[in-house]
Amino acid sequence: MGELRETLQQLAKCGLPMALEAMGERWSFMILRAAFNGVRHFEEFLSEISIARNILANRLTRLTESGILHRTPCPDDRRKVEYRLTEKGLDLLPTMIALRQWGEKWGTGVLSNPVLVDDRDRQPILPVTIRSHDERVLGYMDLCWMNAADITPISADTHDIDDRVRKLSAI
Amino acid sequence: MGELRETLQQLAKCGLPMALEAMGERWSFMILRAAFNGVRHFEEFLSEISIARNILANRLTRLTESGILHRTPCPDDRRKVEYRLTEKGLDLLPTMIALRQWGEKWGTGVLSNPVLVDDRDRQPILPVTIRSHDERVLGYMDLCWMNAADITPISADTHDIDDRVRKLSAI
DNA sequence: AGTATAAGTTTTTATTTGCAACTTAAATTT
DNA sequence: AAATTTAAGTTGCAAATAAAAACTTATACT
Repeated sequence: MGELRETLQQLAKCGLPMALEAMGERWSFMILRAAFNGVRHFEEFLSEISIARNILANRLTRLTESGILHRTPCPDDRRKVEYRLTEKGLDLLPTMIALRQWGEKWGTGVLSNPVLVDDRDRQPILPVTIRSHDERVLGYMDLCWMNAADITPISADTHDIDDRVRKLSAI
Repeated sequence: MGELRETLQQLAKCGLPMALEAMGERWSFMILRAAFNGVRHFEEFLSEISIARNILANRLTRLTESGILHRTPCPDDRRKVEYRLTEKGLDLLPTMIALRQWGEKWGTGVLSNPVLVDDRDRQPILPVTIRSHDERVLGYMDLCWMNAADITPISADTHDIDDRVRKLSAI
């Protein structure tokens, strides 16, 4: 049986508070979703999301400051400004999809249409899950905490890890 | 090249707003994290998180109302109340880990220690990713939207999908 | 030159947050 | 049995944040 409990001090130094500082404000995820859907300009965000002008301006500034969006004045039309997702911002996609899938699964009468599919074979993506180094799906009970120093480096059987995983950054 | 853009109406009926209604308030994710770490009682949440009493009371009520936590008066000590994650609440783990990993990856000087490992082989878990039906890791560009009705049901080569995936609910 | 558009800012009002003190009921100590 | 402590809240008030609407500035279009 897994034991997921951290000590009090351990709880303090976790990536979550930091993530919430950047993304925890109201509207941040809605703005992110719009950005993932190709929305790039102020007025476009405004019509896509039911948000007040001043709040949108404030959030775009904060998201830009925290490196999630990049703000560029448009060269062709100098009234316009382009907000684009940075690498850091794009890296929030798994989080966003996971949250969205949860909302679809547990929400009342969300029809889940259209469906997010793999462009290659047009099949729906899997639910976002937690996986072991050898890609087994893990549940809450399968997890525990360990001191990084005490971890035995992964043995020679690295061959069973697919190379599309290897290129991803470690946790 | 992937096209992730949804139409305006499609944007409206997505699981994200629903998810944010339940989890989008300040402190909700911190409370969830504490709950995942075994915190169960009011005063325990209070000492674990730097949150005001009234706000905590309010959030615990809201999380209970939205079915993420279950509130039970303790039979042994009738002053106490137990807050426990429901199945719906436990199902937020991938979202929370994804957000946390993002925070660890992009935060300044977050040491990532202790590390979340698979209880079975004590190896760190993989970064949470989006995957195709056949478990390939997908990026932003590999995704697109499709009408649920237009999806060709998955063919006979279901054998390559591991059974630990099959038991999971569809998106 | 006049009008429209884009991206904000400002002002005012409503809502939410945070702090500190208070309450109620049950358990524990003296 | 009375006094104290603990647990889980509630209440009242000040400060911060959000929302709505009007205003601003710079550019582009006609």
